[in-house]
Amino acid sequence: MTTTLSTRDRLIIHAAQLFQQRGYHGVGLTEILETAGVPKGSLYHHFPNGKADLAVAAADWASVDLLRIVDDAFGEAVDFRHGATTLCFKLAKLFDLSGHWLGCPISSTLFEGPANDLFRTEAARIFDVWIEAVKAHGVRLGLPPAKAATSSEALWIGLQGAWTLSRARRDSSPLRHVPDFVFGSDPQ
Amino acid sequence: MTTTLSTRDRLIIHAAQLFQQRGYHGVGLTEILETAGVPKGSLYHHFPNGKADLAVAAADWASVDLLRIVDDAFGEAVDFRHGATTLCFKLAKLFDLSGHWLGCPISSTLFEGPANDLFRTEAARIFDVWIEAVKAHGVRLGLPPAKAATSSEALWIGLQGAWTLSRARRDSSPLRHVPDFVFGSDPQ
DNA sequence: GCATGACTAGACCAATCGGTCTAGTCTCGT
DNA sequence: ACGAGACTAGACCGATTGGTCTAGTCATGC
Repeated sequence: MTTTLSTRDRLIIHAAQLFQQRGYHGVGLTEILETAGVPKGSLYHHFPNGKADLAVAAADWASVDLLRIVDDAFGEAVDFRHGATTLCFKLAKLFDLSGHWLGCPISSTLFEGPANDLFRTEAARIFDVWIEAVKAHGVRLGLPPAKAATSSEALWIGLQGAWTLSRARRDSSPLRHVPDFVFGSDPQ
Repeated sequence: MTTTLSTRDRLIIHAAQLFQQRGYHGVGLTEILETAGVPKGSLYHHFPNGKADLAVAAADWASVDLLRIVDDAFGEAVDFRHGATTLCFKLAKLFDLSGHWLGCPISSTLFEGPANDLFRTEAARIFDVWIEAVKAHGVRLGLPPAKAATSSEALWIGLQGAWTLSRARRDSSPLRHVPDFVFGSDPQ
């Protein structure tokens, strides 16, 4: 599969993976270029602004990837809570398979990058797309729009936080318990 | 105040601030040394392992700082929910005052650092200290230990996630709404 | 069959990276 | 008074950083 990918796509995919693992500043162009098997000239042909452009493209790619996981999780769900739970478990599974280290691809890639507004705005946009996607599933599954909006935002906040804790502990259970405290597992 | 600080403390404090703003790899030693007004020799005298040692010390310092905020918030609280709410609002206030950009000092400093186990373990330890501190306040305020433990962890997960979202949006309201979805603002 | 633009290839660059090392200063105990 | 160790000071180092630039390859239209 990798062999048929265009130079541009190989660059984006490998960059996305490396940025997710070690952050924007934690990965050098040389390493990205080497793992992608692409010479430096090609990078600056496809991304005239270099590393920053590549990071945004990588974040976008990762975002689309994650949206597919969201749709998979909610596609087979009978109600919102089941969809959300499936999503958390899917992400936990990915986390386990990745060796208990991968965090949110967006915060890794765009937050530790240059603190310019372009990166920050792009991160905000992607988070909103994710929240909107889950909200749409909520509405489709019968939730009132306002309720769907707050639940979706709460779910993503929980996922972000749990992702961090799971990473620190190298243990996916915080991710798996996100539905419990977003929806409540026991009476308050 | 700054003038009376020891070289070591000046290094730690300035490093903590810079790491929190731009992450471990995002800040060079030169910049830390310049803002702290400390020559390179002193750094390697106080921290023989250089940047990595300094980052751990900075994270520890930031952790103690945050623990003080936790104790302040819960010290005056009549019940757990009020303490937690005060904590979230205090952090939101700090976030606002910082220009809507500061994130969690630990994830900034230790997560984008060298992906070695020392950093990761230290991050996990500090998170656990925070969770334990809030749990203790919960127990003191009458919660059953098990309930205090899960609530505390949920609170910190919510704070972590909300911190991220607040940063992306440059808006502290996610931080202020953490209590709502940790304790529930409306019936499920 | 040849000109053209898209793309690849990598040598090369100044700047910066984290880190080492030696020299010098300051403050003690004696 | 002086020796010792803690600490400061910054020159210096090789490696690596992101980025530029020129040369070359390749497919396509004419």
